[in-house]
Amino acid sequence: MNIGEAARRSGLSAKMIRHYEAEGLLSARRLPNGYRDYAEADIAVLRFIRHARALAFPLEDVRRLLALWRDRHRASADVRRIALDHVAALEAKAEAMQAMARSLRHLAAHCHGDSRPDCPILDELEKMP
Amino acid sequence: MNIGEAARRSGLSAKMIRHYEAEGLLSARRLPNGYRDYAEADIAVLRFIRHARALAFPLEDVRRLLALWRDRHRASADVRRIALDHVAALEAKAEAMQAMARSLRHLAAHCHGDSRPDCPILDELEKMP
DNA sequence: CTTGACCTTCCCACTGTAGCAAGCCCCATC
DNA sequence: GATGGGGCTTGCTACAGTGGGAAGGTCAAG
Repeated sequence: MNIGEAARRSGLSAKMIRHYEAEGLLSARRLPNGYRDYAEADIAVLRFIRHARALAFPLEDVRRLLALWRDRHRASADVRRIALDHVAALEAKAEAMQAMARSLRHLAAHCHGDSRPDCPILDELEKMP
Repeated sequence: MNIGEAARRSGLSAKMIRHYEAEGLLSARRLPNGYRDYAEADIAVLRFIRHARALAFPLEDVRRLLALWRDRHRASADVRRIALDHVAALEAKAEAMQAMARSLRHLAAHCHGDSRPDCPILDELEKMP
């Protein structure tokens, strides 16, 4: 199966499939003409990668999750730890963003938002600690 | 004032000050020896930039906010729109991250997390839509 | 044989920050 | 006057992840 069809079947772009290969997440057989050749099992791997990326796992985590996925003797504890560490990172970032959003919303609420120049948002950016 | 002291006074790194200058956010006088020379007003600009970046405004927004800040005839509505658009972007990203965190937490809650290989997290990554 | 769709590799862009290197400048100390 | 250390200059590299595109090989249909 060509990379184009593998892309269609997996939901990834051909570009990204090549990138993930270069990053060592998978390897592809090559036909005599140099084209990459994908089997069903490869599609499953590619879909796994897409799903992990959809949950914002960094490529390094995806690499580890793939290794565990392929290892029949894995300990589910290892998978769980990767996932929960990632959850903590996600929640920390999300909370930081929402704190920023809250304080900006608060400032914007006190901004006239008309043609006058006075604006507590600019005041705050000027004076913030 | 040297860039080193400007960095200390503004809370930015000298590296970043040069970068923001290259990005056109500010310009610095030059001494005959080629050194950048900063005045008090420049420190205020640098602090403004730092505060805006602390609220995760992208550099493009910082550029616009700086232009409005410098414009005595600005309309506060323009500032408010930039801020609220950014708030919306922040909240959208934060919500997306928390949705990911929620679903991963849910999966992790059903994972034994011991030495057995069975793991709903991997199952989900394999089967996700 | 030509056309068009596919494939290959390689380079560049983005965002924002940091590190390193070569070379110049200034000041203090000897 | 020379030397050393710290600051300054520029420019390259890298990160993570994705997209764009160029230049070229390959294959099938017409």
